[in-house]
Amino acid sequence: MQFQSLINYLSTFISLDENEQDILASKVTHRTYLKNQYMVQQGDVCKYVNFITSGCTKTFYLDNHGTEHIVMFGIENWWIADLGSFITQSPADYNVQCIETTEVIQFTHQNLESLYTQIPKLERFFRKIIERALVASQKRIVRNFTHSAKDNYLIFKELYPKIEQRVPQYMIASYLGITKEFLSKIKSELIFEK
Amino acid sequence: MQFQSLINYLSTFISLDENEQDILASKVTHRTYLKNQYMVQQGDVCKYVNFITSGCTKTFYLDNHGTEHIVMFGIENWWIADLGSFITQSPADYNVQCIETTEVIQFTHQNLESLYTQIPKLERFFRKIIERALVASQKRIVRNFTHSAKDNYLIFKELYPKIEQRVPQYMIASYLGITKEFLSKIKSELIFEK
DNA sequence: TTCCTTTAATAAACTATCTTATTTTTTCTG
DNA sequence: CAGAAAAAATAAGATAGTTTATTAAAGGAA
Repeated sequence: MQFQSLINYLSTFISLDENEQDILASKVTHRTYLKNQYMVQQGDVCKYVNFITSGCTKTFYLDNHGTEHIVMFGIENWWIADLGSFITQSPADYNVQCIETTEVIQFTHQNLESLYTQIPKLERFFRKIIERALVASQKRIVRNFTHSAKDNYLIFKELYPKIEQRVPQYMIASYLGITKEFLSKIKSELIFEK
Repeated sequence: MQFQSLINYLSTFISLDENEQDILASKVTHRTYLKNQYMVQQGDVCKYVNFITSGCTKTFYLDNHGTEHIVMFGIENWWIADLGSFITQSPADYNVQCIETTEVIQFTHQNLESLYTQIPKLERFFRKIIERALVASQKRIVRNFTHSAKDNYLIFKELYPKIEQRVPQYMIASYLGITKEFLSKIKSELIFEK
Protein backbone atom coordinates (compact mmCIF):
# COMPACT_ATOMS: atom_id res chain seq x y z
CA MET A 1 0.00 0.00 0.00
CA GLN A 2 1.13 3.49 -0.89
CA PHE A 3 0.91 5.02 2.59
CA GLN A 4 3.24 2.35 3.87
CA SER A 5 6.09 3.62 1.68
CA LEU A 6 5.81 7.00 3.39
CA ILE A 7 5.96 5.31 6.79
CA ASN A 8 8.94 3.21 5.73
CA TYR A 9 10.72 6.27 4.45
CA LEU A 10 9.98 8.25 7.61
CA SER A 11 11.14 5.40 9.82
CA THR A 12 14.73 5.94 8.65
CA PHE A 13 14.55 9.40 10.22
CA ILE A 14 11.97 9.34 13.02
CA SER A 15 9.77 6.73 14.68
CA LEU A 16 6.04 7.27 14.83
CA ASP A 17 3.82 5.27 17.16
CA GLU A 18 0.51 3.86 15.97
CA ASN A 19 -1.47 6.85 17.15
CA GLU A 20 0.85 9.25 15.35
CA GLN A 21 0.67 7.18 12.21
CA ASP A 22 -3.12 7.38 12.35
CA ILE A 23 -3.03 11.14 12.74
CA LEU A 24 -0.67 11.34 9.78
CA ALA A 25 -2.89 9.08 7.68
CA SER A 26 -5.89 11.27 8.42
CA LYS A 27 -4.11 14.35 7.09
CA VAL A 28 -2.91 13.12 3.71
CA THR A 29 -4.50 12.20 0.41
CA HIS A 30 -3.34 10.02 -2.44
CA ARG A 31 -3.26 10.84 -6.10
CA THR A 32 -2.06 9.40 -9.35
CA TYR A 33 -0.91 11.69 -12.15
CA LEU A 34 -0.57 10.38 -15.68
CA LYS A 35 2.49 10.87 -17.82
CA ASN A 36 2.76 14.48 -19.05
CA GLN A 37 0.21 15.73 -16.52
CA TYR A 38 1.05 18.82 -14.53
CA MET A 39 1.26 18.59 -10.77
CA VAL A 40 1.88 22.34 -10.45
CA GLN A 41 1.54 25.08 -13.05
CA GLN A 42 3.48 28.32 -13.14
CA GLY A 43 1.03 31.02 -12.01
CA ASP A 44 -1.21 28.74 -9.95
CA VAL A 45 -0.82 28.40 -6.21
CA CYS A 46 1.01 25.20 -5.28
CA LYS A 47 -1.58 23.53 -3.10
CA TYR A 48 0.33 20.44 -2.01
CA VAL A 49 3.63 19.15 -0.88
CA ASN A 50 3.94 15.82 -2.67
CA PHE A 51 5.79 12.73 -1.53
CA ILE A 52 6.49 10.54 -4.56
CA THR A 53 5.86 6.84 -4.01
CA SER A 54 6.34 5.93 -7.66
CA GLY A 55 7.10 7.74 -10.88
CA CYS A 56 9.26 10.63 -12.00
CA THR A 57 8.75 14.40 -12.29
CA LYS A 58 10.55 17.45 -13.56
CA THR A 59 10.31 20.90 -12.00
CA PHE A 60 11.06 23.62 -14.51
CA TYR A 61 10.94 27.32 -15.17
CA LEU A 62 9.69 28.66 -18.47
CA ASP A 63 11.58 31.79 -19.51
CA ASN A 64 10.43 34.65 -21.75
CA HIS A 65 11.61 32.83 -24.85
CA GLY A 66 9.52 29.80 -23.91
CA THR A 67 12.60 27.76 -23.11
CA GLU A 68 12.32 25.40 -20.18
CA HIS A 69 14.99 25.31 -17.47
CA ILE A 70 14.86 22.25 -15.26
CA VAL A 71 15.36 23.04 -11.59
CA MET A 72 15.12 19.50 -10.27
CA PHE A 73 13.90 16.01 -10.96
CA GLY A 74 11.82 13.94 -8.57
CA ILE A 75 11.69 10.18 -8.13
CA GLU A 76 10.56 7.74 -5.43
CA ASN A 77 10.96 9.08 -1.87
CA TRP A 78 11.47 12.68 -2.98
CA TRP A 79 9.46 15.65 -1.82
CA ILE A 80 8.14 17.74 -4.66
CA ALA A 81 6.45 21.15 -4.66
CA ASP A 82 7.05 24.72 -5.64
CA LEU A 83 8.22 25.45 -2.13
CA GLY A 84 8.17 29.22 -2.51
CA SER A 85 4.59 29.11 -3.71
CA PHE A 86 3.52 26.56 -1.10
CA ILE A 87 4.88 28.35 1.94
CA THR A 88 3.46 31.72 0.96
CA GLN A 89 0.42 30.35 -0.89
CA SER A 90 1.15 32.71 -3.77
CA PRO A 91 1.48 31.98 -7.51
CA ALA A 92 4.11 29.43 -8.49
CA ASP A 93 7.27 30.30 -10.43
CA TYR A 94 7.75 26.75 -11.59
CA ASN A 95 5.92 23.95 -13.34
CA VAL A 96 6.00 20.39 -12.11
CA GLN A 97 5.23 17.88 -14.82
CA CYS A 98 5.22 14.09 -14.69
CA ILE A 99 7.74 12.33 -16.92
CA GLU A 100 6.14 9.00 -15.99
CA THR A 101 2.84 8.07 -14.40
CA THR A 102 3.42 9.23 -10.86
CA GLU A 103 1.80 8.32 -7.55
CA VAL A 104 2.05 10.78 -4.69
CA ILE A 105 0.93 11.37 -1.14
CA GLN A 106 -0.23 14.94 -0.71
CA PHE A 107 -0.14 17.38 2.19
CA THR A 108 -2.09 20.61 2.03
CA HIS A 109 -0.65 23.67 3.70
CA GLN A 110 -3.29 23.59 6.41
CA ASN A 111 -2.85 19.90 7.12
CA LEU A 112 0.89 20.23 7.29
CA GLU A 113 0.61 23.11 9.75
CA SER A 114 -1.69 21.09 11.94
CA LEU A 115 0.62 18.08 11.73
CA TYR A 116 3.53 20.25 12.85
CA THR A 117 1.55 21.16 15.95
CA GLN A 118 0.19 17.70 16.68
CA ILE A 119 3.45 15.86 16.00
CA PRO A 120 6.42 18.16 16.72
CA LYS A 121 8.76 15.39 15.60
CA LEU A 122 7.45 15.97 12.11
CA GLU A 123 8.29 19.64 12.18
CA ARG A 124 11.79 18.74 13.26
CA PHE A 125 11.98 16.18 10.49
CA PHE A 126 10.99 18.71 7.84
CA ARG A 127 13.43 21.25 9.19
CA LYS A 128 16.20 18.73 8.77
CA ILE A 129 15.08 17.71 5.29
CA ILE A 130 15.05 21.33 4.23
CA GLU A 131 18.43 21.99 5.80
CA ARG A 132 19.85 19.19 3.70
CA ALA A 133 18.16 20.46 0.58
CA LEU A 134 19.63 23.90 1.19
CA VAL A 135 23.11 22.49 1.62
CA ALA A 136 22.70 20.51 -1.60
CA SER A 137 21.40 23.56 -3.45
CA GLN A 138 24.36 25.69 -2.37
CA LYS A 139 26.75 22.96 -3.39
CA ARG A 140 25.14 22.86 -6.79
CA ILE A 141 25.69 26.59 -7.26
CA VAL A 142 29.37 26.23 -6.45
CA ARG A 143 29.70 23.15 -8.63
CA ASN A 144 28.25 24.98 -11.58
CA PHE A 145 30.87 27.69 -11.19
CA THR A 146 33.87 25.53 -10.51
CA HIS A 147 33.46 22.87 -13.16
CA SER A 148 33.23 22.62 -16.91
CA ALA A 149 30.04 21.35 -18.51
CA LYS A 150 31.71 18.00 -19.09
CA ASP A 151 32.67 17.61 -15.44
CA ASN A 152 29.22 18.70 -14.34
CA TYR A 153 27.70 16.01 -16.51
CA LEU A 154 29.98 13.36 -15.02
CA ILE A 155 29.15 14.57 -11.52
CA PHE A 156 25.44 14.44 -12.32
CA LYS A 157 25.74 10.85 -13.50
CA GLU A 158 27.53 9.90 -10.32
CA LEU A 159 25.12 11.78 -8.07
CA TYR A 160 21.91 10.59 -9.73
CA PRO A 161 22.63 7.38 -11.65
CA LYS A 162 18.98 6.35 -11.47
CA ILE A 163 17.68 9.56 -12.95
CA GLU A 164 20.01 9.50 -15.94
CA GLN A 165 18.42 6.28 -17.11
CA ARG A 166 14.87 7.49 -16.75
CA VAL A 167 14.80 10.91 -18.37
CA PRO A 168 15.59 12.01 -21.94
CA GLN A 169 19.00 13.47 -22.54
CA TYR A 170 17.75 16.89 -23.51
CA MET A 171 16.23 17.26 -20.05
CA ILE A 172 19.54 16.46 -18.44
CA ALA A 173 21.11 19.14 -20.60
CA SER A 174 18.48 21.57 -19.37
CA TYR A 175 19.16 20.58 -15.75
CA LEU A 176 22.87 21.16 -16.30
CA GLY A 177 22.19 24.53 -17.89
CA ILE A 178 23.64 23.65 -21.30
CA THR A 179 22.13 23.00 -24.73
CA LYS A 180 21.19 19.49 -25.81
CA GLU A 181 23.55 19.79 -28.76
CA PHE A 182 26.47 20.53 -26.50
CA LEU A 183 25.66 17.65 -24.16
CA SER A 184 25.54 15.41 -27.18
CA LYS A 185 29.00 16.60 -28.16
CA ILE A 186 30.29 16.03 -24.64
CA LYS A 187 28.97 12.46 -24.66
CA SER A 188 30.63 11.66 -27.97
CA GLU A 189 33.91 13.06 -26.64
CA LEU A 190 33.60 10.88 -23.56
CA ILE A 191 33.06 7.76 -25.68
CA PHE A 192 36.06 8.66 -27.80
CA GLU A 193 38.28 9.21 -24.74
CA LYS A 194 37.78 5.68 -23.46
CA MET B 1 23.50 46.49 23.15
CA GLN B 2 24.27 43.70 20.73
CA PHE B 3 21.81 41.13 22.05
CA GLN B 4 19.02 43.63 21.57
CA SER B 5 19.52 43.62 17.78
CA LEU B 6 18.86 39.90 17.77
CA ILE B 7 15.68 40.42 19.77
CA ASN B 8 14.58 43.24 17.47
CA TYR B 9 15.22 41.11 14.46
CA LEU B 10 13.36 38.13 15.91
CA SER B 11 10.41 40.28 16.89
CA THR B 12 9.53 40.80 13.23
CA PHE B 13 8.95 37.03 13.02
CA ILE B 14 8.02 35.74 16.47
CA SER B 15 7.37 37.28 19.88
CA LEU B 16 9.34 36.04 22.85
CA ASP B 17 8.26 36.79 26.43
CA GLU B 18 10.79 37.87 29.03
CA ASN B 19 11.40 34.39 30.27
CA GLU B 20 12.07 33.13 26.76
CA GLN B 21 14.40 36.03 26.08
CA ASP B 22 16.35 35.11 29.20
CA ILE B 23 16.65 31.50 28.11
CA LEU B 24 17.86 32.67 24.72
CA ALA B 25 20.38 35.05 26.28
CA SER B 26 21.77 32.24 28.41
CA LYS B 27 22.45 30.11 25.35
CA VAL B 28 24.37 32.54 23.17
CA THR B 29 27.78 34.15 23.22
CA HIS B 30 29.13 37.29 21.61
CA ARG B 31 32.24 37.70 19.59
CA THR B 32 34.02 40.28 17.51
CA TYR B 33 36.12 39.23 14.55
CA LEU B 34 38.63 41.63 13.02
CA LYS B 35 38.83 42.40 9.34
CA ASN B 36 40.33 39.48 7.42
CA GLN B 37 39.84 37.04 10.29
CA TYR B 38 38.28 33.69 9.55
CA MET B 39 35.03 32.73 11.20
CA VAL B 40 35.09 29.25 9.67
CA GLN B 41 37.91 27.46 7.85
CA GLN B 42 37.49 24.82 5.18
CA GLY B 43 38.36 21.50 6.87
CA ASP B 44 37.46 22.57 10.42
CA VAL B 45 34.11 21.79 11.95
CA CYS B 46 31.79 24.79 11.89
CA LYS B 47 31.10 25.21 15.59
CA TYR B 48 28.63 28.10 15.50
CA VAL B 49 25.71 29.54 13.70
CA ASN B 50 26.43 33.26 13.68
CA PHE B 51 23.96 36.11 13.66
CA ILE B 52 25.69 39.24 12.36
CA THR B 53 24.93 42.41 14.32
CA SER B 54 27.51 44.48 12.49
CA GLY B 55 30.09 43.96 9.77
CA CYS B 56 30.36 41.99 6.57
CA THR B 57 31.53 38.48 5.66
CA LYS B 58 32.15 36.36 2.59
CA THR B 59 31.59 32.62 2.45
CA PHE B 60 33.74 31.00 -0.20
CA TYR B 61 34.99 27.73 -1.58
CA LEU B 62 38.63 27.28 -2.51
CA ASP B 63 39.03 25.05 -5.56
CA ASN B 64 41.99 22.87 -6.55
CA HIS B 65 43.60 25.75 -8.40
CA GLY B 66 43.40 27.91 -5.28
CA THR B 67 40.73 30.11 -6.81
CA GLU B 68 38.05 31.34 -4.47
CA HIS B 69 34.38 31.06 -5.37
CA ILE B 70 32.09 33.19 -3.26
CA VAL B 71 28.92 31.38 -2.21
CA MET B 72 27.35 34.23 -0.28
CA PHE B 73 27.96 37.49 1.51
CA GLY B 74 26.74 38.28 5.00
CA ILE B 75 25.79 41.63 6.52
CA GLU B 76 23.73 42.85 9.49
CA ASN B 77 20.82 40.55 10.40
CA TRP B 78 22.09 37.64 8.32
CA TRP B 79 22.73 34.15 9.58
CA ILE B 80 26.15 32.86 8.68
CA ALA B 81 27.65 29.37 8.98
CA ASP B 82 28.78 26.46 6.89
CA LEU B 83 25.37 24.87 7.35
CA GLY B 84 26.39 21.46 6.03
CA SER B 85 29.26 21.30 8.44
CA PHE B 86 27.25 22.67 11.35
CA ILE B 87 24.32 20.30 11.11
CA THR B 88 26.48 17.21 10.76
CA GLN B 89 29.40 18.54 12.82
CA SER B 90 31.79 17.38 10.11
CA PRO B 91 34.58 19.29 8.32
CA ALA B 92 33.52 22.43 6.50
CA ASP B 93 33.57 22.81 2.72
CA TYR B 94 33.66 26.57 2.90
CA ASN B 95 35.59 29.40 4.48
CA VAL B 96 33.90 32.34 6.11
CA GLN B 97 36.11 35.41 6.28
CA CYS B 98 35.35 38.89 7.53
CA ILE B 99 35.53 41.69 4.97
CA GLU B 100 35.04 44.20 7.77
CA THR B 101 35.34 43.99 11.54
CA THR B 102 32.30 41.88 12.36
CA GLU B 103 30.27 41.39 15.53
CA VAL B 104 28.23 38.25 15.89
CA ILE B 105 25.99 36.38 18.27
CA GLN B 106 26.90 32.72 18.31
CA PHE B 107 24.88 29.54 18.81
CA THR B 108 26.64 26.22 19.34
CA HIS B 109 25.04 23.10 17.96
CA GLN B 110 24.20 21.85 21.43
CA ASN B 111 22.73 25.15 22.57
CA LEU B 112 20.63 25.45 19.47
CA GLU B 113 19.26 21.94 19.94
CA SER B 114 18.34 22.71 23.50
CA LEU B 115 16.73 26.00 22.45
CA TYR B 116 14.64 24.14 19.90
CA THR B 117 13.32 21.96 22.70
CA GLN B 118 12.82 24.71 25.26
CA ILE B 119 11.32 27.22 22.84
CA PRO B 120 9.53 25.36 20.02
CA LYS B 121 8.69 28.71 18.43
CA LEU B 122 12.38 29.07 17.69
CA GLU B 123 12.52 25.77 15.86
CA ARG B 124 9.57 26.90 13.77
CA PHE B 125 11.31 30.19 13.12
CA PHE B 126 14.47 28.49 11.89
CA ARG B 127 12.49 26.14 9.72
CA LYS B 128 10.91 29.11 8.03
CA ILE B 129 14.19 30.97 7.64
CA ILE B 130 15.73 27.92 6.02
CA GLU B 131 12.73 27.41 3.76
CA ARG B 132 13.20 30.94 2.50
CA ALA B 133 16.90 30.45 2.02
CA LEU B 134 16.22 27.31 0.02
CA VAL B 135 13.75 29.10 -2.21
CA ALA B 136 16.28 31.89 -2.77
CA SER B 137 19.03 29.41 -3.53
CA GLN B 138 16.92 27.60 -6.12
CA LYS B 139 16.00 30.89 -7.71
CA ARG B 140 19.67 31.79 -7.96
CA ILE B 141 20.40 28.54 -9.79
CA VAL B 142 17.70 29.28 -12.34
CA ARG B 143 18.79 32.89 -12.66
CA ASN B 144 22.34 31.84 -13.43
CA PHE B 145 21.06 29.65 -16.24
CA THR B 146 18.54 32.00 -17.74
CA HIS B 147 20.50 35.24 -17.80
CA SER B 148 23.69 36.62 -19.29
CA ALA B 149 26.48 37.74 -16.99
CA LYS B 150 25.48 41.36 -17.59
CA ASP B 151 21.89 40.73 -16.57
CA ASN B 152 23.01 38.76 -13.54
CA TYR B 153 25.15 41.68 -12.46
CA LEU B 154 22.23 44.10 -12.82
CA ILE B 155 20.00 41.73 -10.87
CA PHE B 156 22.62 41.44 -8.14
CA LYS B 157 22.80 45.20 -7.80
CA GLU B 158 19.05 45.41 -7.49
CA LEU B 159 18.81 42.52 -5.04
CA TYR B 160 21.69 43.57 -2.79
CA PRO B 161 22.33 47.29 -3.27
CA LYS B 162 23.97 47.55 0.15
CA ILE B 163 26.44 44.80 -0.49
CA GLU B 164 27.65 46.20 -3.78
CA GLN B 165 28.91 49.32 -2.01
CA ARG B 166 30.74 47.44 0.70
CA VAL B 167 32.72 44.75 -1.08
CA PRO B 168 35.41 44.99 -3.76
CA GLN B 169 34.33 44.42 -7.31
CA TYR B 170 36.41 41.30 -7.81
CA MET B 171 34.44 39.60 -5.05
CA ILE B 172 31.19 40.42 -6.79
CA ALA B 173 32.61 38.88 -9.95
CA SER B 174 33.43 35.76 -7.96
CA TYR B 175 29.90 35.67 -6.51
CA LEU B 176 28.49 35.97 -10.01
CA GLY B 177 30.75 33.19 -11.27
CA ILE B 178 32.65 35.33 -13.78
CA THR B 179 36.17 36.76 -13.92
CA LYS B 180 36.93 40.20 -12.55
CA GLU B 181 38.16 41.27 -15.98
CA PHE B 182 34.86 40.39 -17.55
CA LEU B 183 32.87 42.20 -14.88
CA SER B 184 35.03 45.22 -15.50
CA LYS B 185 34.20 45.01 -19.19
CA ILE B 186 30.48 44.68 -18.42
CA LYS B 187 30.60 47.77 -16.24
CA SER B 188 32.29 49.84 -18.91
CA GLU B 189 29.70 48.71 -21.44
CA LEU B 190 26.93 49.73 -19.05
CA ILE B 191 28.43 53.20 -18.63
CA PHE B 192 28.74 53.52 -22.38
CA GLU B 193 25.12 52.45 -22.94
CA LYS B 194 23.72 55.28 -20.81
C1' DT C 1 53.06 63.57 1.51
C1' DT C 2 55.37 59.43 -0.37
C1' DC C 3 55.76 54.67 -1.07
C1' DC C 4 53.71 50.30 -1.35
C1' DT C 5 49.91 47.28 -1.90
C1' DT C 6 45.48 46.34 -3.46
C1' DT C 7 41.98 47.01 -6.77
C1' DA C 8 40.26 48.26 -11.25
C1' DA C 9 40.61 49.09 -16.35
C1' DT C 10 41.95 47.82 -20.92
C1' DA C 11 42.99 44.93 -24.75
C1' DA C 12 44.25 40.95 -27.73
C1' DA C 13 44.20 36.19 -28.38
C1' DC C 14 41.91 32.08 -27.10
C1' DT C 15 38.19 28.58 -25.78
C1' DA C 16 33.87 26.84 -24.16
C1' DT C 17 29.47 26.88 -25.26
C1' DC C 18 25.49 28.37 -28.32
C1' DT C 19 22.91 28.72 -32.73
C1' DT C 20 21.20 27.04 -36.72
C1' DA C 21 20.59 23.51 -39.90
C1' DT C 22 20.66 18.70 -41.41
C1' DT C 23 20.71 13.79 -40.75
C1' DT C 24 20.15 9.65 -38.13
C1' DT C 25 18.15 6.93 -34.56
C1' DT C 26 14.70 5.72 -31.33
C1' DT C 27 10.12 5.64 -29.60
C1' DC C 28 5.23 5.87 -30.04
C1' DT C 29 0.77 5.04 -32.28
C1' DG C 30 -2.49 3.00 -35.09
C1' DC D 1 4.67 -3.71 -38.76
C1' DA D 2 4.48 0.99 -41.14
C1' DG D 3 4.53 5.67 -40.65
C1' DA D 4 4.82 9.59 -37.79
C1' DA D 5 6.78 11.98 -34.06
C1' DA D 6 10.26 12.67 -30.68
C1' DA D 7 14.99 12.40 -29.40
C1' DA D 8 19.84 12.23 -30.42
C1' DA D 9 23.97 13.01 -33.30
C1' DT D 10 26.79 15.85 -36.16
C1' DA D 11 28.90 19.89 -37.91
C1' DA D 12 29.95 24.83 -39.24
C1' DG D 13 29.80 29.41 -37.88
C1' DA D 14 28.88 32.83 -34.16
C1' DT D 15 29.42 34.72 -29.41
C1' DA D 16 29.98 35.12 -24.42
C1' DG D 17 33.26 34.72 -21.35
C1' DT D 18 38.42 33.47 -20.12
C1' DT D 19 43.40 34.08 -20.07
C1' DT D 20 47.35 36.57 -19.96
C1' DA D 21 49.67 40.72 -19.82
C1' DT D 22 50.06 45.64 -19.08
C1' DT D 23 48.76 50.00 -17.25
C1' DA D 24 46.18 53.09 -14.24
C1' DA D 25 43.91 54.32 -10.11
C1' DA D 26 42.76 54.03 -5.31
C1' DG D 27 43.66 53.04 -0.46
C1' DG D 28 46.57 52.31 3.58
C1' DA D 29 50.79 52.82 6.38
C1' DA D 30 54.94 55.38 7.62
